[in-house]
Amino acid sequence: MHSMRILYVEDEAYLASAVIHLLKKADIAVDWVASGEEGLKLATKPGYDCLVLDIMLPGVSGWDILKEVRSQGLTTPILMLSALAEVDDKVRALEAGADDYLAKPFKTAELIARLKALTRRPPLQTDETLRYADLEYDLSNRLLNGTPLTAKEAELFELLIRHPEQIQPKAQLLARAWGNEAASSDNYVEVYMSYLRKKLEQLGSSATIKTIRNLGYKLTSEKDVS
Amino acid sequence: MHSMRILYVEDEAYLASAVIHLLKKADIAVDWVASGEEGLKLATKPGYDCLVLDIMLPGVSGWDILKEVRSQGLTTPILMLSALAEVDDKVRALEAGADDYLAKPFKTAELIARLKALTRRPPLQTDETLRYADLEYDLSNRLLNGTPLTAKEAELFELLIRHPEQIQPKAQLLARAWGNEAASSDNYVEVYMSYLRKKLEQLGSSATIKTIRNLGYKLTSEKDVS
DNA sequence: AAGTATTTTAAGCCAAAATTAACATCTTTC
DNA sequence: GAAAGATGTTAATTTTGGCTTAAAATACTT
Repeated sequence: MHSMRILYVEDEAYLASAVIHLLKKADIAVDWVASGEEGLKLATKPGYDCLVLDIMLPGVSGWDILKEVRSQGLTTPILMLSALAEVDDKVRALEAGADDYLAKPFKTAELIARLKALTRRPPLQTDETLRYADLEYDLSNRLLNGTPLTAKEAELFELLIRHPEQIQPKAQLLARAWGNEAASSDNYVEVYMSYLRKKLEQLGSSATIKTIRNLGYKLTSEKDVS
Repeated sequence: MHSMRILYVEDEAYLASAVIHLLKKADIAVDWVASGEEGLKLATKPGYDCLVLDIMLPGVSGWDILKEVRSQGLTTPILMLSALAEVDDKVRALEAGADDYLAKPFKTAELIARLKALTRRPPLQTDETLRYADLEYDLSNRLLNGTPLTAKEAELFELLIRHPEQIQPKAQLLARAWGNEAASSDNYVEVYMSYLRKKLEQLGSSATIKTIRNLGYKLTSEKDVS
């Protein structure tokens, strides 16, 4: 279990030193820089578990850093700090790819708790297309190697290809595509697995959907072991 | 692209209906329940991308639901709602496994932005594997060094590998896999031990299942002492 | 409203797993 | 070392869960 390392971009030195003091006590290693320019340089370096960015900085702002980091496809969790507590600001930051937003003034205890909550989750998936083996699934157009999937097919297949080689319980597949409708039945899933297999076959893919009796289904490209 | 599906537990019907209306506009499917009891039942069902829990509920509270969900090892993102804006409350919720915390009153736009921020990261996965000697047993896929076990085989083998070198009474093995069925017989266990031994053999494992006459079976890697 | 695509339903079929039972083998005790 | 009881093995049978289809119902499009 490694302790957390964060980058903290904040121009108010007095605030920063107080915060850093408490973060260190909580076993969080902090690299602090006071300017957006320096922040930008460090933010894209690997090794940080989280970036904490003040929005209002002279010159390069926290906002700029956020956009640059995300435009490079990096998925480091980002928490934005700002004196602006307006909902609009929060929404804009979150939609631009920030993971959390904390308005100033804040208690460091809350910052620490939010940092921990952020870093216990795995990195972000930004790509609009999911790949596995020889498959390319275009999420927004619901195209699997070019052939279109229907809505239900897509719901189910997305779950499978997001977790290849992992069993998806039938109940979960059912819940995903049909919600908690009372009338839903296992046979729905079976029917659609049949459809999906047919499409995989027609594509000549090496990937197949395997049944694990009593558990569920998984997408795999392994050959059967005899 | 699948739309988000969330569970929303909130006892204030007026607030809930306003929020739900806006969430639906943002293409978020909402299952709403007004009581903690119902919430608890649904929260552990698969299929939700996020749980939104009001803390203050009569009877079972959002707090209780949070703890129950996490104690079951589920990793669904959870956002807590509360009229309490105290830092302590926030910290406690986040440390108990919540992913975000929003104080009431809030703007739905912020809720939506936070939901999106939470769900664009892929779910944590926790697949447990048990190890002993040269064996690796993948619980969720029921794979023993790659080869699949059937349901009954899995029940029995799990008990053995969880307590290696320890005798598992035949009666306990029987109870585990067949419950208290009147029709069950010792021969069931014997048959399945035979199957399991065959699979261990095929894997060329150094581990074997040893019989202790009149007592039961144990998984061991020790050589026979002659 | 017609025509098309998609989803739901239902039935028969197939394969895997569980059960049964007959018989073989091992262990203990005298 | 023979008998009795316990355990092991195997093949047949039964049961269960899953697959596949085609037709019926529903949802979309124009």
